[in-house]
Amino acid sequence: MPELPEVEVTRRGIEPHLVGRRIAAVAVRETRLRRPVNDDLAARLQGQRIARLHRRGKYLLADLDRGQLLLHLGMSGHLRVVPQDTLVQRHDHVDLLLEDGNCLRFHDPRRFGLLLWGEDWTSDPLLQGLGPEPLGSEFDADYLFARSRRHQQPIKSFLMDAHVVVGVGNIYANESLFRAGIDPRRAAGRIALPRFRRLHQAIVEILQEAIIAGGTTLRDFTRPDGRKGYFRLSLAVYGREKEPCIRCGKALRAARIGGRSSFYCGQCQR
DNA sequence: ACACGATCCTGACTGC
DNA sequence: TGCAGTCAGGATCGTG
Repeated sequence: MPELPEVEVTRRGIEPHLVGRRIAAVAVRETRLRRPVNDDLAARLQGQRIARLHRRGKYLLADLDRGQLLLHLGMSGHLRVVPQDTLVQRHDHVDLLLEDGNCLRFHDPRRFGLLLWGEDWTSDPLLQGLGPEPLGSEFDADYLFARSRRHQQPIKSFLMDAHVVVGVGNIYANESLFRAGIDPRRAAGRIALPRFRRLHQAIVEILQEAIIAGGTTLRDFTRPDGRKGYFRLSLAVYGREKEPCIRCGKALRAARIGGRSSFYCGQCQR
């Protein structure tokens, strides 16, 4: 589910409910996530005030009086802020009960997500090797061009590598390459600088548009207030195999690239 | 160093 | 209707 726009929409949605508040209690119903939840999570979090909530790639980091809470939504996770007496559903794994009667509820059917307390995650291997933020100033066409030289990997797989740039997952890689007119199978190292300018611009635009639309809901994703994300309505290629290309009308194609389903126009993307 | 496939897990959907 | 097979928004690990 969640790529950068969905995580950022989540961050913006929960931030006003969390920042400045104290965690009164914690309910852990399932510890088996991508890595097990701290066995002393409740003790670590109880009574702590949340000072700040930030995002690094697809990770969310909550700064506490002591330490940090690291969250990741995996493929199927979402976070919602609900009143504490809200009925618990299957796969509602963790609740952070806040002093105001609300609760932050972590839901993740496939359990590829993370919810971990630590002293400081910024120097942890999980975050250390990450590439630049796609909406930050270090990310530009020159960076992509330099970073991609001699890479034989398909440009789509290259874009989805968090060591290259964070936050661009399968949907937005497909959409960005369509907008930039680049064949997703093309070797990253064989793309010239001017085309990387178009690609960079496409990535930035699409991520920004998706954030404004509230992200993309395919099935699992919901915003913290329970609403869906509406960028799905703006998808030009993702999930549209055999439908006409919005630019040239030719039937869109599907392919498997790096083990991930990919969609493109054989006419417009070279 | 790099590129690829398998893997973790549940649920939804397809086709027989 | 039931059941097996396939696929899914991510990230890591082992292999060649």
